[in-house]
Amino acid sequence: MIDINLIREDPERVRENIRKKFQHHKLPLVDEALELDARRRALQQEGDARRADRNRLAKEIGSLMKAGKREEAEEAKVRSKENNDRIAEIERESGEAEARLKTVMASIPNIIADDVPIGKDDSQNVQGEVFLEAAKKPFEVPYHLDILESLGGIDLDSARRTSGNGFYYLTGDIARLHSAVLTYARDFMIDKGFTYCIPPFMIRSDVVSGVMSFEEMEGMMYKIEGEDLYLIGTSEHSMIGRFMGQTLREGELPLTLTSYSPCFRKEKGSHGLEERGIYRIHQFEKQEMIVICKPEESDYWYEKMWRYTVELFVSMEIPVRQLICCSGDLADLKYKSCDVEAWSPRQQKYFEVGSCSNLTDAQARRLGIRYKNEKTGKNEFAHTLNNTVVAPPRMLIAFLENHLREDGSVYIPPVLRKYMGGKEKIEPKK
RNA sequence: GCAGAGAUGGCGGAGUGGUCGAACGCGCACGACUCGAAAUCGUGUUACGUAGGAAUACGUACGGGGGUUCGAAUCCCUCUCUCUGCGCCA
Repeated sequence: MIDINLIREDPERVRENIRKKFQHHKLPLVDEALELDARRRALQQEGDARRADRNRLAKEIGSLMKAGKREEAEEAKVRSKENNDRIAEIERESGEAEARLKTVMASIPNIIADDVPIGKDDSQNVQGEVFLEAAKKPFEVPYHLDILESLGGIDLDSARRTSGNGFYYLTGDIARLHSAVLTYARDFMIDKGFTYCIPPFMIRSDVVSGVMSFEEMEGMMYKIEGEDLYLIGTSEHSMIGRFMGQTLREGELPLTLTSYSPCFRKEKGSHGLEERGIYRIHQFEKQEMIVICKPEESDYWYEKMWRYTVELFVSMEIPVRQLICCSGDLADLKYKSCDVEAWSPRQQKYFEVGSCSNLTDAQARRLGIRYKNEKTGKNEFAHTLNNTVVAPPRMLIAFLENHLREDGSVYIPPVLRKYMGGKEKIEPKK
């Protein structure tokens, strides 16, 4: 959600931004927002004046009653009632205008960064930096599920019986590797100065509707029956929800947090679940990083954050690249975003393992996350950023494909060994 | 889960239908005093919205939502949370 003042002062800039994102159908929204804003303000002015009258009349009635002038008081009551009828009318009208304005403002995309490549959709995303050599294996790399099965690390049949498609049992060394990666990632982020946090895995509906749109909610969130609670789709939901409506002290910023949580997703609107595999599933675990900072620092943190993910993968000897999101592929709330992609030796291409976004003040404005600017003494909206540290099921695919050896064993890089009881490899099951 | 008590500014805490954005205290900011500080004294100090260049004015907000009333921090309904006791549980 952008600042309405920006539309008032420079509507052309907002329109240009919409064009850059190839959302031409949204261009009329700018004028609609201006109209609604003007109407809402006019209504507020009349409403305020009427309310001032109401307050004045109420006081008058009070003193008349005290003075025993009953008739005059009754007369004033009638006038006050008429006034109140008009107030109710204004409130209805301005409520409508307000609600529509909110919808319109929510659909107008955040202003994107100057250096975001212009492009229509994800096919026009741009490769950024590349880390480690994306090598070919001298043997054929099987599908990740086949590797998992050969290692005795997965049981999908049972999961389908107990929970349906989109769930898995991880077993033995693979389950251990899964936990090892999360634990290593947690320690990695703590070493970078982030504060570790385990958030609630369920949140109330008001928080859900704060952190996402209605469509997203329908497509992603599982609701708990009979309760006003939803399973989180990512810890970002409860981590950002934590600061809804809060005013932070400037000295507290930047808040650099890393959170662990299981993530639950319906995956309704997306490309669907894969029948074979663990690329897209209903339940997975994720280590996330969140930064809430002053506006002037968000560019700095964005760069730092995606590089942390890269550094983590490189330390596990997995080749990755940065893929810069083009304007058309950027969600409306985002100022700038990039994916970290891992190399798949089987497919001979990169695939997404994490996503880093700078939302500037768009999310903070929507959720009322402010901080007190010590210099100006004013409360201003903070900037929020989020990034995946690592989401193990998906990273496991990259891990297995890259570290598989010709003899069927899987190499464990040194950084993970202390979390794996010193093991240097996982052997195939006989 | 049941019963009772409660939720007021950055904090503590008054206030049970009008004169309450809210006493008083703490904190904080500025000033005086001081070589400097402490103490003391004085002044100021909620947020959001609208109008205005600004000073300021008006409106809204006393956990959230709804209601009664000319008028609600105060009365009613409802939700959430906290505390105490009982129950239950890892």
